[in-house]
Amino acid sequence: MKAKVLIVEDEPAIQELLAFNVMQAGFHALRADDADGAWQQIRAAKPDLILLDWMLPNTSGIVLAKQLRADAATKDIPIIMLTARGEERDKIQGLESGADDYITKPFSPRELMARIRAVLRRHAPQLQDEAVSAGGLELLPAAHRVSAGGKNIELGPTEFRLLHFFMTHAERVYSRVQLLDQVWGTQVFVEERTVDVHIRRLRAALEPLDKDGLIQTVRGSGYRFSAN
Amino acid sequence: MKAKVLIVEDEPAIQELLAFNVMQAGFHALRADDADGAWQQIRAAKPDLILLDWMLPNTSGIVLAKQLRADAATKDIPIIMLTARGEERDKIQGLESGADDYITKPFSPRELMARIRAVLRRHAPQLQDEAVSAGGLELLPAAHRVSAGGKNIELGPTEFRLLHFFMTHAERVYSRVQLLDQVWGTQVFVEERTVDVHIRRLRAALEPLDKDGLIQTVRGSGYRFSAN
DNA sequence: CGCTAGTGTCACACGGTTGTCACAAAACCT
DNA sequence: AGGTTTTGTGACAACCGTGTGACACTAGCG
Repeated sequence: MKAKVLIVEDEPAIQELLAFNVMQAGFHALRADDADGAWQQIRAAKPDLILLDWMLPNTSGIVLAKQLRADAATKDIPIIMLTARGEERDKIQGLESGADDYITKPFSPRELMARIRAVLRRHAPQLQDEAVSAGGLELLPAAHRVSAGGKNIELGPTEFRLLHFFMTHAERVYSRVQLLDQVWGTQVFVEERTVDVHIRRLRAALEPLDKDGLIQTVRGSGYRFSAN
Repeated sequence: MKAKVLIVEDEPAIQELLAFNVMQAGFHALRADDADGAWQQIRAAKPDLILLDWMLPNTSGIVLAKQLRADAATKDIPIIMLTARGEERDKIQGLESGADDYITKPFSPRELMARIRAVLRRHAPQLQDEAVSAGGLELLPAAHRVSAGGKNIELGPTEFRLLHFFMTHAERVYSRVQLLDQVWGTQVFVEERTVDVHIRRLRAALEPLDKDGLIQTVRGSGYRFSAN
């Protein structure tokens, strides 16, 4: 399936040029003029890569990049920053804000494509969508399904993300705060104890299938998912 | 040990509110009215985080933030900027001047605390995460687990920290006071003999696996962890 | 408009952990 | 040996962290 590249650029001419090149290279091109539009596209289409001009009308690209990095749902999307001048200061800021790569205008289409492919290759294993198996459980992110021994397990969205995180990060203790960061996202402000409640709901959902004891409490530290 | 938060705010009412929330969250609150006061506090107390209003009487907060970033001694102290209006321009200026995060008045206490915790977490020194092996024991800090010959050993939080310290500081005698400092922390005041009790509990937990004699008593001096 | 599923928060109960003590045991000294 | 100092050990109360049920609120939907 074609990778989706989101182009965030307010100058129509350059946006057009970028889109042309991107499609020429066999990718699917999405477009946005500003930060708001970008968020809409991200929510709707979940792009595989974002081409981001750091000079945007209201929000600067750097701020948007930081926001993207701060949210659990978007932090894994790679970003390539675009800037007019090759000032070192910009470059450093861009990379520090969480961009994966960086290209200065004017750029050659060949260079741009090379960088896009390089970044996509680096992020190739889209862990987010891969089936996960651990502790006798099967989790299919794309289908939003979990099963154990052929039996389906019904989970709410939050429990699902929580379990997904645990299954991909087994044998390690995570504090409530870390779980909030990873599962809820940094932008959300909820009580730490909320984690407890969701742990309980998740345990309750797993219990009927003899999948008890998978999520262990480590008193004073947090929780741990253990395959045994 | 409680983190120290320096509040730089000229409006008494808001300063009071901030201090209340900060203390409520279990942090130590320092206060300053202006840039000069802030510098004094920073020199004297070395805060872990600065809450900085960007509208200050003489110097603006942004200038102060830039000065903080320019000085090697203070450049690593995270800064959260406070501003009255959520203008994007301010936001950009604030972040570019070196602030780590940004919050607009009026703010909810919950959001404020969440941001403080997030920033502190981001800047927290990464604690020892490497697996340790000594005396036939395996200790995994990340998983919060100890095992000997494949068998798991259940330990309480304090015993775990104590053993971790011993395993990373084997073949050396530590006094009760030193152990209290290293394992309990400097701020805590407990009886020296408490160490004895925890040593005993640790020994009791290791004994069933023939791991006896690992922790030796050095009469008049303290205890030693020895691999033999 | 009511209904439902999902979520965040709270109050309370419960059990584990912890620090301290009193006393037993051991080591040291004269 | 007797006396003194230091450490081991069992018990216990207080406290803290976690489990749990209930409830209010929201968004989505019929």
